[in-house]
Amino acid sequence: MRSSTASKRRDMTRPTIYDVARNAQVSPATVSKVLRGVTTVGADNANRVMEAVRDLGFRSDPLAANLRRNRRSLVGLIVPDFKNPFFGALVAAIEQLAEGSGYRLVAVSSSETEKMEHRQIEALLDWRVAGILLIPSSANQTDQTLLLSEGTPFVIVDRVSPASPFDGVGVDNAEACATMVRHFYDQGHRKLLIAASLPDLPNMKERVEGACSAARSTAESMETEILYCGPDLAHATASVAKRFEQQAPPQAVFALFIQATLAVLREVDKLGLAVPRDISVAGFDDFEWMQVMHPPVASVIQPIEEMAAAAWKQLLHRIEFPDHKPLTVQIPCSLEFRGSIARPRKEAP
Amino acid sequence: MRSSTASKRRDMTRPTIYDVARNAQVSPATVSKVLRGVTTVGADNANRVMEAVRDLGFRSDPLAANLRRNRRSLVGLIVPDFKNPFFGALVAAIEQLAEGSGYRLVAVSSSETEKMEHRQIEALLDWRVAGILLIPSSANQTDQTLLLSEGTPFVIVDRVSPASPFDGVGVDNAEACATMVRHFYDQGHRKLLIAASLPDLPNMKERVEGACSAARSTAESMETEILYCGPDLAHATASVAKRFEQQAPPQAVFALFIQATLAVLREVDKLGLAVPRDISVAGFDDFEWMQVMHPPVASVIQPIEEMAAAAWKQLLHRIEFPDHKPLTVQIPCSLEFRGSIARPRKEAP
DNA sequence: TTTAGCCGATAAATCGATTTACAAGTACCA
DNA sequence: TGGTACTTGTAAATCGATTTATCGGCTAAA
Repeated sequence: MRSSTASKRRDMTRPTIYDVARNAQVSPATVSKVLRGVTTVGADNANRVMEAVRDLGFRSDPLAANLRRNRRSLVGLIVPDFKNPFFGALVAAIEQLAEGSGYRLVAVSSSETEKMEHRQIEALLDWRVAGILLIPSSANQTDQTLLLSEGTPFVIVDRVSPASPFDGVGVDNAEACATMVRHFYDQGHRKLLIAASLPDLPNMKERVEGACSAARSTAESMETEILYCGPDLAHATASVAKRFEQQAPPQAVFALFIQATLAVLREVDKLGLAVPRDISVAGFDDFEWMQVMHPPVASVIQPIEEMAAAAWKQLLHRIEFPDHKPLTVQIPCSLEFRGSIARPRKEAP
Repeated sequence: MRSSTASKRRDMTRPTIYDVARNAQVSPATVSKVLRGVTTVGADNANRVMEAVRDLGFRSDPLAANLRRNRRSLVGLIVPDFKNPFFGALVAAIEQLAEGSGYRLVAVSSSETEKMEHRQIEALLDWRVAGILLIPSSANQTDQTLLLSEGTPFVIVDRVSPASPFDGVGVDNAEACATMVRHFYDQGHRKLLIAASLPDLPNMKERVEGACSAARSTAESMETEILYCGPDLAHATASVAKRFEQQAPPQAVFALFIQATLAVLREVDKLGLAVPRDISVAGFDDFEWMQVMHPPVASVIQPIEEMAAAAWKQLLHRIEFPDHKPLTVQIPCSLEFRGSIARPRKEAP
């Protein structure tokens, strides 16, 4: 069956629970009990087992254990893009939480496409993961329905609408955007260009609506113009460039996602305009470079750690109580009003 | 044993290979053969199996399969920090390659600490992964020795010295830095501050040495000053601030890692200096924001896709030929000389 | 003294796939 | 006709842990 040398695996194969059992003169079942902290085992035997474990350098194989107990210690996390530090920070935070509760996180990416998202979900389901945290790549809920029908616990993160029929954790996009718009208003702006990504993404929708509704309810009227520029930097740059070409650039822009912020700054620069003298700019998310810009870029800051904590808590809850009714939580954002927003020049451009 | 309803798992449990076998009126062994594409099976039976697989929506459980064949389809990737888009891009690229060759990537982070790195490696070894790609958190090679003694195939990525006794994939840091230094020289700079992270990291050492040796071999003499500022933005900012306080800021800075670049730009700004009028700056790695700065930041660009491809190829090779002798490959970088480097002002500051 | 109950320990079944060893059937050749 | 070789297909062993059913020994209750 297996080499009976008690020597520290000179055969390049890790010791099994049977090796430990033989070494400690007990049965494999007893070893298993000791390892899992079951108390119905004599002190004498327990000691011998622990000693054998140390001697042999035994470490349990999670594969075999998971298979037998029919409960996986893996959880999946699907992010749209590893290159975005916002998602990176989310991965890091969730990884820590998972580790802390005895799970192993498998972070995978959907590359912002539905097709990859679907494939990743199927792969994770194949592994029978204990749960999935999903940042959807689109508004399409097919995958979420699939997850529900498979009975795998899951929580939608970040790109979630408050009215979602599934578990979800997001931020209060509407309120955050409204506050930012009021700041533009207070600085004297009466026209605002809003650069969004895709109209369907739930969080994007919330941001746009929050911004527009705030603009509608100001004392003096405030005009908003919405520009939907694709999902990535290339699309965003193209859209912004086209808009700046066709009409006069606005005096204020609120970019609702990072690529739009970059695109706007780039195109503003190309036209030889200066922030905030000619144009005021606000962005979304807090990246380190925003503070080294001249001037630093005002931005809505999503509380990443809190989102991770809430999402993790909710996933654990769903794993424990599969039948409780779904819940969507919203976490408030904070805002940084930095130098990139200033009073507009009086004269028309 | 298992419910014999042929209905599409209304019992919330996924069908096994036995269900398929029963459904197709063959033995489980035959099903296994069909699924793995073994040809010694009659067309008739094969068809019935495939039909049953479709009917039941059967998908093989990799856990059980891996356990039996004693060969894992998981590979681990340990990065120091998910928040760094450079590593993010590396993760994304490697994930794609892994997927393409039938492996599943488990990306985990060491948070730039040896302790976490060690824990992550132990966890991956517990899962008996097929291989590990490691971006070390320090110059300490304990973990690499451990991996070697465990016999798990592994490749060191990015932070690797050309003289490494293990498999490794990195870039030609020395040459890239030398070229950048010569560019400073050509622009008329004769004094250069070099902002590195930690003296021990192999790639950092190479960068510093490449830069210094280039400075030594210029026609007119060029003076270099090396500033080691910790591993993260906080440390870097503190170090740079202190240096700028104690002596007059230099007219040229070469930041050898991203946090130093940010720190330098921030402190330059605080002192009211302008880039490149008062001070020329070059950085490392290509981040999107670098092109929206005024002026855009010159930088050494590491070829992420090529690194990923080389590392992946080498890992596969090591898995297939465990006894070939280790190899370290170096990939050349490209450089972007952008507006942040200009001729220094004539007068002394 | 007998019976019931508990404790510590173990043999054997189990998770879901793969692999091995072998049996039955067929073809080919001397 | 008998023997070798080749094809298909299956029963059973296997991977490494966990869980279940059971057993011997000992104590407390009847």
